[in-house]
This record gives sequence, C-alpha cells and structure tokens, in this order.
Amino acid sequence: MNQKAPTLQDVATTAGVSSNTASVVLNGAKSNTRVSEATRQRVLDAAQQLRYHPNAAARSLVHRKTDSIGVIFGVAGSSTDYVTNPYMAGILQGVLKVAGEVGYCVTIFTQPWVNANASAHRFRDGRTDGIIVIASPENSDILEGLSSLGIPLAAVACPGERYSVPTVDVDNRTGIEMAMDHLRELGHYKIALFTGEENMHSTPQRISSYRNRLKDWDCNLPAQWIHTCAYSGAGADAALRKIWQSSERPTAILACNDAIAAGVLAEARSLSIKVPEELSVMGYDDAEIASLQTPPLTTISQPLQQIGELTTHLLLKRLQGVPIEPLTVLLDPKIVVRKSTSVPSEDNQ
Amino acid sequence: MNQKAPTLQDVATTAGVSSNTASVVLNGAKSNTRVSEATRQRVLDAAQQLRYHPNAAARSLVHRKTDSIGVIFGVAGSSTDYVTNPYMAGILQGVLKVAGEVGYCVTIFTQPWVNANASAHRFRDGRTDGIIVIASPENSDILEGLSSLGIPLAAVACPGERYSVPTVDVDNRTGIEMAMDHLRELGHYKIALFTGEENMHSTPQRISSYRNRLKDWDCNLPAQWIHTCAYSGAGADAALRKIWQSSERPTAILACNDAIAAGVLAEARSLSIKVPEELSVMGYDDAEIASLQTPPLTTISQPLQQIGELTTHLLLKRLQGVPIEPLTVLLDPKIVVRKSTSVPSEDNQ
DNA sequence: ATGAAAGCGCTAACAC
DNA sequence: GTGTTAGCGCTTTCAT
Repeated sequence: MNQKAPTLQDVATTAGVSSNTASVVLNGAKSNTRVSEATRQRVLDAAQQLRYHPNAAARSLVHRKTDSIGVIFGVAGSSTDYVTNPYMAGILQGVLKVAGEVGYCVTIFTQPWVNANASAHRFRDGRTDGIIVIASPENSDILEGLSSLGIPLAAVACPGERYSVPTVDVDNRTGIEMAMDHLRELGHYKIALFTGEENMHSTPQRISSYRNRLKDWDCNLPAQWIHTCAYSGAGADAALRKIWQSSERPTAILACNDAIAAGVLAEARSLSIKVPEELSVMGYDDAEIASLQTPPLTTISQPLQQIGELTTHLLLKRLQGVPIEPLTVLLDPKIVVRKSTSVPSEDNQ
Repeated sequence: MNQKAPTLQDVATTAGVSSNTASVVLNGAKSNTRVSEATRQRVLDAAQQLRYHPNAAARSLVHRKTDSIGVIFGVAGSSTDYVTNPYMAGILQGVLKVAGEVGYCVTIFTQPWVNANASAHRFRDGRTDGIIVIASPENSDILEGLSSLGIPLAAVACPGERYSVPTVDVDNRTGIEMAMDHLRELGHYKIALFTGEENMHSTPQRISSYRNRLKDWDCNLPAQWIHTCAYSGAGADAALRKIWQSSERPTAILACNDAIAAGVLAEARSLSIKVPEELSVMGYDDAEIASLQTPPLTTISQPLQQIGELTTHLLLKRLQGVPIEPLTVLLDPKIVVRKSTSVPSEDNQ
C-alpha cells in the first residue's frame, strides 16, 4: 500500500464538510436529494483535486464485499506452475475478461495447497468474495475443504458436482468419441491412447470413453496401448518407442493433449515414421502449437476462454444468491481436422 | 467475501479471553513471554476449532500493508487482451512464483486504462502494496500517472527510467544485433524487418538497431523493407506478399516476434517459397511455437519468466525502501539457431 | 498476565 | 441539508 493516499476525511476537510457528507456525495445516486448542490460540488472538487479514491479494504470491512474474485490453480505437476500452460492461461484470460466487465479485480492465490485442514481456511481471508478453482486434481481435497468452509466457489474441470460447486468443463467423453470416430471413418481401429497425469479429472473420463468406443466396435486391443505420459509432453517419446517395438503396432495414436502429440511427432520424425502415412496422430486442446506442427495436428478444440468466462459468470451468480441450474455445464468440443491423420496405409490394415 | 468467517472476537469468546489476548497469541513470537501457557493453548485450540484466519482487509487497515502486489498489463491491442499472449503469460508466471515465495498474493487489475487523469488514482485503492506494469505502450501515460501518485512501481519493457521506476527488459539492441550478425555470417545482407506495433517500447529500439547494423555494413536498403505488422502475427502474410512482388527481394526476413515469423512461414508456404533455401526467416522470443514451426525457427530467446521474477524482486525491494541501483536492468537475450535460416541461394546473392 | 480503549478508512443509522 | 456516532475486524498502546 502506498504511504500517502488521501482519505475520505482529507476530502471532507478540504471541502469543509464532515466525512459523512463527503461519503454521501461520492457514493452518488441518492445524494442528489440529500446534499445541496453547492456542497456537493465542493466535495467533488476536493476529491478531484486530491485524486481521491476510496480505500477498498476499509470499504470491504463495512460492506462485507471486496469486488474481487480469487483464483486457485490446481496443482498438477510442480506446484509453482501457474500460467505457463496454455490451458491455464486461456481460462484465466476468460476469467479476467468477465471480471473486468463487472468491475471486479482478480486475485491469484500463490500459496501452495497442502491439505484442507492446513490450507482451506487461509482462503477465507477477506480478500475475495469467492474463488474459482481451476483444474484441481481428482485426488485433491481443495473443493471439499473450501466448500465446507462456506466459501462461494465455481470450478473448472473439477469434480464439483459432489460438493454442490457450479462447474464448467468440456465434455471429455464427447471429445474422445469425436476423435475416435474420425479415426474410425478413416479406417483405423488399431488406436493407441497416450494420456496425461492420471489424477487429473479428465483423464479417467477420456480413458473410459476410449474403451467404450472400442467396445462399441467390438474391438479388443492390448491394454498396454494406453500409455500414461505427462500433459507437459514428457514421456511421449518413450511411449512411442515402446509401442513401436511391440509385436503389433497401432495405425493411429490419440494423444490427450497437443503437447503429448507434439512429442509423438518429434519422436516419429527421429524414428523415421511417416505421419500420417504410416501413423496417424491426433492431439487434444487445439493449443496454439497444434496448427504449427509438422504436419499440422488434427485435434479436439476446447473453448478455453469461454470456459473461463462462463465459470466467472457462474461464480458471480452464486455471489448474488441466484440459484444455479444445472450445476455442471459441459461445453462442446469441436474437432479440427488438419494433416496429421489420414487413411491407414495398406500394409497396416 | 463469505458470510460467516469467524472473527478474532469469536476466537476470544470461545477461549474465554479478550480479543486483545487472542490477537497477541495468534501473532506468535513475543507472545510467549506475555501470555500464560494455559491461555495460549486455549486460544490456539479455539482458533483451530473455528478454523480462524485473520481478515486481510482489517489487518491491512491497521498495518497499511496488504501483502499483495498488483499487476497491470499494457494495452497493446484490444484492451481485454491479458494473458493470451505467451509473452505476458511467461512474465506473469515469474511474478506469481516470486510472489508466492514471499507470501504475497497477486491482484490483476482488470479495469482498462483510460488516461492518467481518469484512471491513475483508481490504482491507489488499498488493495495492493505496489504495482507491476507489464509492457505498457510507449505512448501511454500509465507510468507517469501512477508514479506521480506515489504508488510503488516496477515495470517490464516500459520506459521506466524517466519516472525513476525500476525496470526490467531484455536488451533489444543486442537481440537484433545477434540476429543480424547471424544472418550476415550466413551471407545475407538483403534483410527485411517485420516489426510489431510501433507504440511498443521495444519496437523503435529494434528498428534503430536494425538500421545501425546495416549502416555498420555500409548497406543501403529500401526503406519499405521495414514493415509494420502486429505482434499477434496479423499482417505478416500481406507484408511478405508485398515484398515478394517488389523488384528487389530480400534473402532473409527478421521478424520481431515468433508469431510474425510464423505468419511469414505460412504465407511462404502458400507462395511456394522454400524456407530456408530461398528465404531465411528469423523469429524473436523463442515462444513455445518457435521450435514447432516448419522448419523450426531460428529465433532470439528472451528469459520471460526470469524477467517476471526479477521485476517482482525489484518491487519488493522498493517496498522495503531498499535503494535500487541500477534502476534499469537489461537481461541478455540468446540466439537459438534452428532450421529456418541458412546460406542464401546462389541466384539471390 | 490480561483487559480496556483507541483508531485504521469507511458507511449507515440516527440525530439535529 | 448536515453532523454525530457507532461499528466492520484487527492491532497496539496503556492500564491494571
């Protein structure tokens, strides 16, 4: 905080009125009837001259309202990984946009989450009116801890339903189905799945959707064709090498995000595997990098910014006490067909 | 803010002591001598049981300190563009990391900046102890407005020196020189420059560095070989088309960021211009997309996260009243040579 | 060792 | 119309 911000009292003194009068004038609206035009003007002049702005902390004490919303990023990998990830950044962008529209600030909590017992109450600190939790891992107790404290919440890609927390996500099952169907239409059925961290909310959904589709097709594939990599892309190279050495090779790989797909492409290049001729590769997310791959990635697009916007709207609703129905909103992914997928080559069929 | 957060008074009542005693106990340290072990324990138990956490607003009123730093993003293009840009996101990541280390929250101001007279005092609102301004355009009065109000500041890629604001940037002149020298060593001298928005702090520096290098080489190039695009990459396609139609073609294009370079590559592809055989292309930033281009971009790497970290440290120093010397820190860029640059083809020399 | 009281900056009853 | 007062939750003298 800065040393010398003028207070309401300063304005009042300058204008020669009581602080109360100054307050009434500066809070606009009804003041018209209450205060004489002359005083009113004197107060406004004084405020202008002193470049007065009300102290948000003092105001929030009285109003029990901060006009600020908090953001907590889930702790997927390293706990100090906030917005390096385009997924997080895209969502945050949406949050900032809507918050700006309604005059709210956004406070990002930087303290690492330890566990509900140790951490939850620290978020009930009067800094924010409510909190948006983004992509907290499945095995975390963030939502449970915060909601049990009565903190207004909204969540992205979290199991919020179970704690009555309004939640936005992209329909993971639909996304995987679209991807699988695209590959099937091209003629693939030998499809391997490269996932990210298993403790993310989306991972098991995607795996089960993948399995279901195979079952729909009466298709029985080796269990090892589901590989767990990291959403950072790490491990994708090893996974490809391993699967390429096995007795039966897939004709297509569906990666659970674009970074993993990019890792596959890079490793395919060094193994001289031609994409898409010998191997089709699909990404997921349609991150900025997707269209810039060689070849450009066929992928599933998630409306990240829209997720952030919608989540913020839900939190604002909750803050106003507006009932939220339904609690969970699933946005539709879209398939973006580029050049990394094609009909499988003859000898692979 | 949540409805029912327990107050210090609640803790005190539960423990059967005065709020004062509770405060002393909970603020640790010296309390040992002041309070009896029994009372101390009762207070701690009560706090634990109620899941008490002090109200930051109330505390900040007393302490005149919020333990929170503010961030303002410069308004390059659309004013609601915050972290979509990897440059902004990378810097923010560094800010969040350091803030977290010292227990500070980060508040992102979402209100658009209009002008100093209308906007500056709104940032003296008691929400933050100081503000980091990231990449405000050259023609903006953000720094002037805020600093004249006595708000503690630190800046990234802004003309901060002139307002005594500690500023971090990457040495733009060095970066361009490295790029130009790399191209020259390969044999290029017909080098066009594709810049971003002219009102960004870095743009004129890069242009003048480009011109100086040409002058050093006694090289006289058409003035139209400096093209103004947008840092989003928009306009790069048109710029390439235009320059390719002119009587004399460049053998290399130096783009002022990777998005512009990516735009050039895409357009080159559709014009069937071979990169790097017919045309070398350099990017700037070494964003995630750079290594994923076809061909992977030779570019200038900026330590974005480090910029954010350093800037935050400078702000924290300023908040503690530690003198900052020198005021402006220029970090060194690095050149990353990949595949988009090569020796110019014979017939172009 | 503990409590009472004042005050941070602001707003909202309630006087006058 | 305008000022006085109390209180939001907390910390900090100053008494006891």
